[in-house]
Parts: sequence; C-alpha cells; structure tokens
Amino acid sequence: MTEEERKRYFDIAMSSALVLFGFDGEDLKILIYRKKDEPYQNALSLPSKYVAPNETNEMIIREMLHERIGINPQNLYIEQLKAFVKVFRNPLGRVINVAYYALLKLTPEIEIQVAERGGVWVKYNDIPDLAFDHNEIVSYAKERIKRRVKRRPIGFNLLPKEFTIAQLQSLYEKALDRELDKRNFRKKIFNSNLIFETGNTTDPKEHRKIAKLYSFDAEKFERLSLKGYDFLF
Amino acid sequence: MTEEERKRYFDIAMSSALVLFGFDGEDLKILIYRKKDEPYQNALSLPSKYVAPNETNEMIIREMLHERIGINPQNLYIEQLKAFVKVFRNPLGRVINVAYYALLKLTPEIEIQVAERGGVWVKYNDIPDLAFDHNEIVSYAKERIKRRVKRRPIGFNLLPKEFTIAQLQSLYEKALDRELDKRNFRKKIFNSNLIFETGNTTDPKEHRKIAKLYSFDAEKFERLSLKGYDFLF
DNA sequence: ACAAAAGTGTTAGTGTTACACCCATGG
DNA sequence: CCATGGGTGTAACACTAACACTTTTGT
Repeated sequence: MTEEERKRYFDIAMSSALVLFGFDGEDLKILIYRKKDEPYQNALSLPSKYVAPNETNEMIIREMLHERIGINPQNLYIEQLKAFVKVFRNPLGRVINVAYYALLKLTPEIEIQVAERGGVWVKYNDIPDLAFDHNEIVSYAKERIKRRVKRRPIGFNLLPKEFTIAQLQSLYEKALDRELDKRNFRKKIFNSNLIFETGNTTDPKEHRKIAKLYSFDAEKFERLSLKGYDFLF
Repeated sequence: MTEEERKRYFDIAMSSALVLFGFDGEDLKILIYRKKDEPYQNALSLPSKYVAPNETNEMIIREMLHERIGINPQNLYIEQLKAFVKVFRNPLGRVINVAYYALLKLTPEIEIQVAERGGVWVKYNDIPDLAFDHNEIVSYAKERIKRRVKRRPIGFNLLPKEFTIAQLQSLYEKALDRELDKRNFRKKIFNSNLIFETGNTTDPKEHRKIAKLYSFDAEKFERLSLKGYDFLF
C-alpha cells in the first residue's frame, strides 16, 4: 500500500453502540440517553462511544458501562451484533458503528444509579425515535435476542441468581413478544433439567402467596453443551 | 470533536472479506486465493478488499465479484456476517474487516473463469489455514449458513432454477454437515409446498435413471413470509 | 446380470398445544 | 369474601426418526 493509498483508506472512525437489555422481574427494557452534543443534539440515542485504533471494542463497551452508566461490567453477557456501515451515518466523516448488546439484571439500586447519570429505560416494545440509525440497531438486537433466548439459556443473565418461574416466564414472554401457557412453560423448563429449586421462597410480604425460588444450573449446562445439546425453547 | 481527536480516531481502515459459497450439484465449496502481496504473502486467504470512506461495502463486494472473480453479481444473495475488529489484525494499522457471505450456483463455465483468475474452490469441510483471522471468519460463516438454511429457503440460491430433489438434499446435507433420510427429506420438502414440478426431467445421458426437476416457488414464499411463516428445516 | 440412482409408506415415539380448577394469602 | 397470583394433569394432534424394497437404465 502506497502512502497515498494509506491516507485515503485510513480515514474512518469506529464507534460502538450498546443495546443494553435490562429486566426488572416485570418488564424488559432498553437503556437510552439524551444526546448533549452535536450531531443529533437533544435526540435520544443508544449509549455509544468512539473506539480509538489501539482500543478493543469490548474494552470500550465495558468502559462505557462503568463510567457513563455506573454498572460494574464483570460477568455481563456481551455479544457483537454486526457492523452498521452506511456511508453517511455521521456528518464528521465515515463512522462505522460496530454494535453490541448486553444483558443486565435490574435492581432498584442500579436503576437509581443509571437515572442519576441521565439514563432512561424504555420498554422493549415502546422504543422512541433515536438518533443515527439506532432504531435499526435496536431492531436487529431484538431479533437477535429472540433467537438467542430460544436456543441458549441466556435469559438467566437477565434474572437474579434466584428467581421464580413466573419471573422467568414473564421474561420469555417479553423477549419473544407473545404469551406462553403457564403449564406448558413449566413443563418445558423443568424437562430441560437446567434449573433447580434453591429451597428458598419469595418474601411473603411482597406477594399474596409465597413462591419457590429456582436457580440456573450453569455447570450442568456446560456439560450438556459439550455434547452438542441445544437448549431449545 | 476537536481536530486532535479527529486525527486520533479517524485513522482506521475497513476491508470486507467475502465467504463465497458455491454448490456444483455435488459439493459445497468456498472460494479462496493465494495472496500475492504483503502481509501474509503467499498465504491462502479469502477474497478481501479495502473499502474507502466514500464507498459502500456491498458495492465493494460486488466489484470484487465482478473484477477479480469474474462473476456477475446480479441476483446474488449477499449478507453481512459481522465485524472482525481485533486490534492487531494487520501490520499496516487498525484494519477492521466487515465480513460478508454470498451464495453462488456453480457451473462449469464459472469454475473455469474463476480458476483463470487464480481462484481455488475448497470443500466446505476441508478448509486450509488462511491468512489473518480468515479461518475464524469462515467458521462464523458456516455457522450462519447452517442456521439460515434451516429457517429460510436460501439454499435455492445455490441451485440452478431447476433441480432434482437429490441435489437439494445433497446441498442440505453438506450445509448441515450430516446425513438426512431420503424419504423424510422428501416429505418435509413437499409438505412445505414451496417447490413445484417443472414438468422437465434430467437428461437421460447424465444418470442411470431420469429424475424429475423442481423449482422453488419464490412468490408463494413471499406470501407466506408476510404472514410470519417460518420455513423450518 | 448387476450397479447406480429414483422413487415410495408405515409405525412408534416424542414434543406441542389447548384447556380449568384449587390453594394460600392480603386487603 | 374476594382479588391476586402460585401451582397442578391430561388428551388430541403434529412432527420426527427409523426403516426396505421396487423401478429404470447404462454398462
């Protein structure tokens, strides 16, 4: 490559947007912000950050989670969606966006931390107009999570360690965007043998009736995966 | 963004690699080349090309197909895989590769044209060591095509307009990398109602016994897709 | 005559769906 | 006493997987 060619080609910037799915036991939501700077000032947008040539994308995603969102990004499920490469995405020049999604269990504390930093959780099925091509990115993320939730037990990344079957079902219903039969759901989940009773129950103050709590048996899943087992919902 | 920041961030190049799947009625193959220039001189690699800031990736893929491979890229199924973004992919600087795959029906003429330009078809299950992270890209493409073939009738993009059930089955077996039962396969395919007899048969000179030829009913598929129909293999 | 590939049905088992009532508890 | 949400079984149906022989035709 000549010096001239180098100048011509090495003039692209990369950013990474994050579709952060959060589940609070009730609703599945996505995190967005209001942009403070140009371009698209004041528009809503996904959290997104430039990636310098010597930085890895995952590093930047984690940095963003930590600094701007106030979340500890350890043990978070993060996966690349794809690159969004339209030529005129950004008036500054060619900026391609390599988008990611991540899954987060929401707790009241996290919701407060996020709100303090200006973050807003919008419902999975109620996404407003966003800056750039971020609506396209969100659609793509929703498709991806629908597929993933059917074939891999990633839903457990959105739930606390111990959860009720009702919470799990609610999560699946939100992600797949359709209602599921209670009895059939329990059958399927228990047949998979991937969750076990913890012996604990919900706090009787919170609900009318106490419910058993379950956990995901990650170790068993590992063993089954090795044999080519396909968790299938 | 300050001028300094601009300099820092706008120093990335983008290339697009192509995993071109070809099916000749018998074998499913992938196209590779031997590199003539540095880096990785003389190594085998996927066809890949830089994308300038003002060029679209699909344009570049089509250009590559046309100029370097000698294929007319009209009506070709092309889809992005994802971005391969490791920091040290390329000694020239940060080059990210937004990889694509495409599907091609092979004919003897195309095979000759490709060979004249130095292209080599390697079998789906027999991929040699490739330059950069191209083996990783190929693995990713294989996973993608396995999934796609199960849910969308993209296999028909790899076959001539009229094909025998045996050819179709062979393609599915190669893509999914397992043997399928002949009778069950026919049942499934016919039950989908997405293919119809053309009334023609294979040339009796080519095989011991003549076979009926079928075509894919794209129009019917469109109608069904709109209703949320999921072609499922 | 035989090798090679096309074509054809049945059965057992598994998984999927649809569906309704009782129980415990808090208000 | 009633509203809320947890928990439970069964039957019809659809789909999947396993399996063997006959036909045609070229050599």
